[in-house]
Amino acid sequence: MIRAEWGFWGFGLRRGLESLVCYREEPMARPRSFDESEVLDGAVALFRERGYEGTSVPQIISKLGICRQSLYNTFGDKRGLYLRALENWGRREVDGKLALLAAEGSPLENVRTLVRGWAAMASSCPSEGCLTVTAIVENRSDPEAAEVVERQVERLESGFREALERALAQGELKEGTRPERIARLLTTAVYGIGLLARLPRSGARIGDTVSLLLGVLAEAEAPR
Amino acid sequence: MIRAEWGFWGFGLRRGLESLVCYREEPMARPRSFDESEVLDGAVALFRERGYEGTSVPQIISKLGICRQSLYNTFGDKRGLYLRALENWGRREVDGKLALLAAEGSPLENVRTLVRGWAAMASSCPSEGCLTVTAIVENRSDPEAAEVVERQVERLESGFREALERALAQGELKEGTRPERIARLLTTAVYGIGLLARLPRSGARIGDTVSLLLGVLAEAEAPR
DNA sequence: AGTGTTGTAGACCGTGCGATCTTTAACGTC
DNA sequence: GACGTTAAAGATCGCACGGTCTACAACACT
Repeated sequence: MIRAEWGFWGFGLRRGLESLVCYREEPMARPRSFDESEVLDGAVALFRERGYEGTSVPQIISKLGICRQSLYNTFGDKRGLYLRALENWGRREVDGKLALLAAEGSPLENVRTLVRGWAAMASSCPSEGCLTVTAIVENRSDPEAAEVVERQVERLESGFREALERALAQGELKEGTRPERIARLLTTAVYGIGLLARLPRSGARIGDTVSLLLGVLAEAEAPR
Repeated sequence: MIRAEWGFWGFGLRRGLESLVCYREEPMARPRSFDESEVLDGAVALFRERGYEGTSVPQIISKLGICRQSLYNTFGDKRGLYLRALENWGRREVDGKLALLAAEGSPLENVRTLVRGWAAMASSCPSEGCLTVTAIVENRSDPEAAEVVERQVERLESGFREALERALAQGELKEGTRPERIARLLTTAVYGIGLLARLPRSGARIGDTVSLLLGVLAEAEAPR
């Protein structure tokens, strides 16, 4: 108990001084031979392909080239690596979608492009799936992981909503249209697409889904 | 090789005679002390709650009361039990939906009822989830399991389509409406609902999704 | 060069897994 | 009641898992 507190304060003091005086009293140690974000990207690829339980630590070691102890030093444990990878994936993935939605030109057209592109992406390589979908199913009993995922889903939904609000403001949508409701339908539907794309014969299902979603948008579109 | 063929023919011959003369030459053996379909139901409950990887054989043994060797004798192995449970679940679950869709009265109203009920069910107990959704994610690399699941999804989609075709024939839907396309949208959307219902704050998302799906149906409805 | 610190390499540990093997119990037939 | 067959019970097996420990290498500072 006492020792733990000493350790804690000692650590805190030293680190505090370091950052204050911008001077390291200790000698420099051996630098890392791996790039943290490269490892995270590799981990994302593995977890996408095999899921959390299906990916073993030895597999991670050999595929990513990082040695075991470094993994544990850097990420704590397998779950820590997974949460970091999940967050990384979610952020980058959703950032891309949001950028697309916020692109210049017609916001409504951007929404259409995203829906179409999402379906095309999901259908084209069903073997790799959206890690978010996998995480929702695999981590139902892990509130922390669920929170990470929920946050990304909400960001996507907000992106849809804001694009539709802009469309409404620019007169692309009929007055009285409620952007947040359409945004929620689209969010649910695209994740449904991401899920069903993993089944063998879902091409027609996804194609018609997209085309009816575009129909909903057309229905809300202001007459020109 | 020779022995194997002897065994095979011997077996076939004996069984063939048995069923012909309706008389067992061998003495009767100890009867089973468990009900196979009860075990399957219990297995479904476990796999729904914890997934395939997350459910261990010892857990199955203790929760279902079946002894280990009986499990292996009856179902081959853990995967065999899982596939049987998955098929059982899918059949019964989808049968229920199809019965609802085929119920007397307005087919269109039946479709609405199913969509509303699905969302209510998914939202009310997110801790137990649809086993089909779990299976799609967990068994991406298992063609056999994927086939079982795809078949159930197709049955649901066909149920939607047939109900909508009846609605069209009865004049509930505008002429020119294409039932199979709406059926596919609904299928994708309800599985999207089943997926996102597992996230903590998805109530509004699901509610609005349902209401816009009903809007799509209303749009296709014939004026009265 | 010597020293302290951290990364790297991989042997090692306990645990829990899925699956099998052995023994005993329960039944119909002779 | 002895026999053949099959189910039940549970000890046991080999294995792969996640995680730790120990020895060594690589660097910055004195």
